[in-house]
Amino acid sequence: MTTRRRSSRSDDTGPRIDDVARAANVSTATVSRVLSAPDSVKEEKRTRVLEAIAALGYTPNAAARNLRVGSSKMVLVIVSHRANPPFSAEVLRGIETELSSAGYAVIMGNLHGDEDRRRRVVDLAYSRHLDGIIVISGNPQAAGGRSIVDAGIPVVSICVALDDPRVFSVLLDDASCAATQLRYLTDLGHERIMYVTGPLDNYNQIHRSKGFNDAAAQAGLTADDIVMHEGDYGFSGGVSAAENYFARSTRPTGIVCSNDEMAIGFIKTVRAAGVRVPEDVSVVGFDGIEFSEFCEPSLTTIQQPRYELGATGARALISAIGGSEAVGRSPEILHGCLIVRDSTGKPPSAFRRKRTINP
Amino acid sequence: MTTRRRSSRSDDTGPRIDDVARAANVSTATVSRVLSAPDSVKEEKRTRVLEAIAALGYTPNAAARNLRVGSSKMVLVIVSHRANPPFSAEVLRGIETELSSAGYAVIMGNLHGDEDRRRRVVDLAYSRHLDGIIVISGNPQAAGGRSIVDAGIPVVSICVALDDPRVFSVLLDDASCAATQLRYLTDLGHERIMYVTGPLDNYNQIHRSKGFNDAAAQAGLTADDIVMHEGDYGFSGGVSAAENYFARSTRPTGIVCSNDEMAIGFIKTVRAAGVRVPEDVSVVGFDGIEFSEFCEPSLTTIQQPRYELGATGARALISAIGGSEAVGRSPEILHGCLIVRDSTGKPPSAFRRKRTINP
DNA sequence: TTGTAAGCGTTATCAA
DNA sequence: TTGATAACGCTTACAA
Repeated sequence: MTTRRRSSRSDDTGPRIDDVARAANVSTATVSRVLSAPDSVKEEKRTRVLEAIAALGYTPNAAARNLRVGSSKMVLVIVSHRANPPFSAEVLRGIETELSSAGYAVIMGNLHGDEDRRRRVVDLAYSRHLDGIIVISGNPQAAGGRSIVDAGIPVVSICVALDDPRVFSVLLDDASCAATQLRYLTDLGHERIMYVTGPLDNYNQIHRSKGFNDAAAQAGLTADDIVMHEGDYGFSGGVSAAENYFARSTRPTGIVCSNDEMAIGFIKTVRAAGVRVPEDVSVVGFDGIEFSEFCEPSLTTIQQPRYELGATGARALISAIGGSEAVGRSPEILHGCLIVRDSTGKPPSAFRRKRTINP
Repeated sequence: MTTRRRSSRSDDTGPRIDDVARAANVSTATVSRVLSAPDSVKEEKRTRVLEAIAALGYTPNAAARNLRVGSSKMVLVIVSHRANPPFSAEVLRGIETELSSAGYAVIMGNLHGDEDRRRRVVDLAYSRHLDGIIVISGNPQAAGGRSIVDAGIPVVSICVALDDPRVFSVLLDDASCAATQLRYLTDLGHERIMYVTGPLDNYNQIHRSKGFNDAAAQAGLTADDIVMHEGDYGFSGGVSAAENYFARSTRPTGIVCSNDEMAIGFIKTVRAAGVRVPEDVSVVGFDGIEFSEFCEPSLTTIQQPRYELGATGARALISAIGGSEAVGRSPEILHGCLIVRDSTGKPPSAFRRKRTINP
């Protein structure tokens, strides 16, 4: 049987390499070389080929090339649902910028959603369609009994250290940032602190909690001085923290939050009840999202190097794809820094004025 | 010449379809059928094949399949830099959800950046590697003399109506939303209005300006009653609008903003100077981003159906890819609605109290 | 420097 | 219901 081959005129699939070859009166190999190693083709033929390419509007069929070459210049980026958009968008921008200037395209993947969709993401990794994977603040659970790290392509994890030695991790110094948050308040004189955390099983939270607790001990704070409140990294976590705050007979004067959304949710809620920030209570956030500067009052917070987190991860992946073994030692740790704004101040004096609602 | 074919043991490229066929003692055609049309294979062989697939951990090579089948189950999503993350992230979520449940993967593309990167995005469209394209609030300029809409695959535009009849557009009723913004203020009694716009050549802004102007005329406002301020859709646009506000000898009492960021930037700035919102000045936003609810005061704004904008676009694309001509008439228009919160109120009475800074 | 031709791993056609 | 086999469009030995 012979499937009829399309003649010189291209049908709906566009021109192929041999259309170009025929038009330029060279072989397909030469056309291919013009595209991949122009210098290996004599000037004259090269311009002829280039003209033919332009005239026909030829673009190589990516599937055919991938099949032949065994790589696709595609990277899968998996964003965990734990990563809030104001945070992850900036990380993604770093990734995308770095990757696209190296000629890679980015495929978006979620690992939440139903089993079916999760499996499809894992299939993607195993389908030889990908050159590498970046995971943002998530631990990629296996789906369908297979894990993404076993797919045989480089994996980089941002914000979370995966225990697998094959994955390169780019981390933030969670513990020392959390310690900085607390220490800033204790240095101001605060002695009763509420710690508004994310989910306690969250990777980052575990490390931040440790940093917080160590710093608290070092500052001489006891368990009685500290209220723990587990939030959800959303505004509502801050709202429930505010309710917790109001329920206390002796209220904390300093609030350490594990991200900015919760800090803002807290502030909004207590202010609505007449509590002044920072006169009555000081609040420190974590992340340094854009809004931390424009909320009321502007938020003292830990500025994460969000863009750099993404860009660094992308660069690590690129060199891992390139096969360079000397990628650097794996946990590459970036540093956050405290930005002092208007949501923090000295604690109210011992003779606290009771404020009533409404000015 | 004969390239040595790998023997039964798979090397680093993973098992292929004929490894499975051999293990299950069937032909490759049967394995392929088990995957694409399971019912056409006898029960017994099918289970044998399935077992072999599981045992070997086989995943079809996507490049080979794409080459053969001529489609890739991939969609390119281009996000214009005009689309702020708080807005676009939600649109993207709608797209991603809809697309991934239909089995499509999403490739991220920017059409800003240098010519080189832009061209790579366009190449992607022409490389037969894509089944369709979605553009979010951007007009895809041609790169390298070729436009994305000529690539021969379906294109959907969200938030912007492209003039090309081949592209399906999902729009917001910009004009009537802007009219609603203004009318809400005039109904409250405001008579001097400042309109803080995005860049005036922006597609959405053009329509919003028209809606605003029509509504202003209808409300009997004259040019003297209106201050136009061109912003940039960022916080700084709101900040500069505030400077403009302060520079006026007679200040407007109502501010209509073309997005929430500018509204929040404006509020933050004027409040810092002691102006009260809404007692001294009312502010209306546009978009309904998450933060509009948690800023101070919470923002009266137009809630855009961000998720639905994305989901609707994705569904339209999917049916266009499926080749159904009856996709529906092209400009599909979704509606925003006004959410009244705390940033708006009646204008200050004619005997305006001059307020000084600091309580 | 150029051309010839053998695959890359699927799917789909045809024949059995 | 199954199996043999020809493409899909490209890259790259190898030969010239």
